[in-house]
Amino acid sequence: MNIADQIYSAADSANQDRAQAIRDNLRDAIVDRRLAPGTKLSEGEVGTLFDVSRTVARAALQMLSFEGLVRTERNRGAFVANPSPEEARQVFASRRLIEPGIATAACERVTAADIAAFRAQLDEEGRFIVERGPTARRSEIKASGDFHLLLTSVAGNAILQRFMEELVARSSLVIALYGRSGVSACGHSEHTDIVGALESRDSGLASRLMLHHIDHIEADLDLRVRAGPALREALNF
Amino acid sequence: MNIADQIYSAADSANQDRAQAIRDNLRDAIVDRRLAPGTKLSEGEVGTLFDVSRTVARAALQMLSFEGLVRTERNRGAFVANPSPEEARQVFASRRLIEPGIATAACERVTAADIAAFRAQLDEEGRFIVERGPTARRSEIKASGDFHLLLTSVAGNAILQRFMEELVARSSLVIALYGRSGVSACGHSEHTDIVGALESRDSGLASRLMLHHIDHIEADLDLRVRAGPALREALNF
DNA sequence: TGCACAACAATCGTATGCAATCTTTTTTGG
DNA sequence: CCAAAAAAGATTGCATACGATTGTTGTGCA
Repeated sequence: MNIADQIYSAADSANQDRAQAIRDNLRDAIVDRRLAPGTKLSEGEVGTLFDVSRTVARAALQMLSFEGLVRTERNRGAFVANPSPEEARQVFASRRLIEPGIATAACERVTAADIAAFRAQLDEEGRFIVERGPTARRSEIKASGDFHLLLTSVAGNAILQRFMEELVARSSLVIALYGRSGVSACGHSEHTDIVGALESRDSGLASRLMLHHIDHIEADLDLRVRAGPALREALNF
Repeated sequence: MNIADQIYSAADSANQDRAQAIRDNLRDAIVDRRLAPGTKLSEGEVGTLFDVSRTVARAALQMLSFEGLVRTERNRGAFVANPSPEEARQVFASRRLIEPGIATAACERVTAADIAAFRAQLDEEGRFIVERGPTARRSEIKASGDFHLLLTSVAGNAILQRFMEELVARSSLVIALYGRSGVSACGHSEHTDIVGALESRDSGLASRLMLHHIDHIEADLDLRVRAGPALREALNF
């Protein structure tokens, strides 16, 4: 469980706030499933791994707790979130509510430079789809999320940006937990279609495509409360 | 500037997390404009007022910083947020994006008990409108925000609830800063109309009414960048 | 053998101390 | 008298220390 692989890649970029750097590192690790849901993140351990005191480790965990990526229990510690099916539904309900509007807003502000950035992002996604193996799958989930964040950044609203960052991160957790098949096999083509709608500035189409896209992602989840997981959860942990 | 008036009203309800209690207290104070935008909130001072150490005061301020209610500057301290016109626009753009959908969702889940709660809330609002004076105006803004939070709670999505709590709090700040007239003079009747739409479960109407309502609130703001504030900001601070 | 209880270990919650940084005031040179 | 440098003061950033709480292990008794 070596979390602190790329400490310094983040540390030198953030000479301002170390807690934030640790937060970003942990978030990436959680979203990439290098840290499994339910994993305990004790303040002391995190502090040791990142070579800081418990104070700053605690601050980082508190941030992640706000984002819903870790759950903290009083006097017990912090654990990587293990979203319930109900939570998963709420995450996607929120995205259905917000993202079509973001697509609409993005349509009105998109520039040629943005389109170029989208093309690059789509290429990146495509690379991971042809590859196989768990590593590629993780990168695929991450790249898919990055697409949505890129779209949000085009909309140019810092508040929505933060909301979407949280939703995308939590979605990645949910997909990793409940995902059935290769999500983005169809997702990639849908992303391409959305970029097409953006390019022609057809906000109605972009909005509709986005809604369907989210529906497809959620449809790929298996959110039934199975006897298996409940039992496994009760015994295995 | 006596913040700690009602410490214990919050403290005994929250023997679990003192930082959260302080956060709630400060948030109320900010939203009610008992703490003016720009006011410095030093860790030491907050800690002394609430009779806790700087550690927990710091945690409370960090939470408020996440919510966008205070702005923190490194090695300088925390200040009550002073949202710029651009920020104000983003707050309301976000609400326009989210709240119509919340109204729709609420329509599908509203119960008779909810309707009764709405009636009580509307009465509460009405009480403050007939009163005059700054205290009543504050209570009016707060009650108006509470209506939107009540509606969100009916929608039954914890994530959206948190988003809306942030947006409503920031809106209150914005209204207090840039509001022109009595916002809720018309706002109250619009709230009443929305409850009516809920009661008849007309989700399309509820959604439209909500959108217009937000537009009206924003239309009452004066978001022009006046020479005054910019100059005052540059010199006075 | 099985259960209750007590001691132990691990971890968190919080207070406090020190160094770094920023702001303000004082001093000094022109 | 003014400007610039230097020192003082205030406040944050961070680490560490100590008491409190929780979960676990071991022991005695039925």
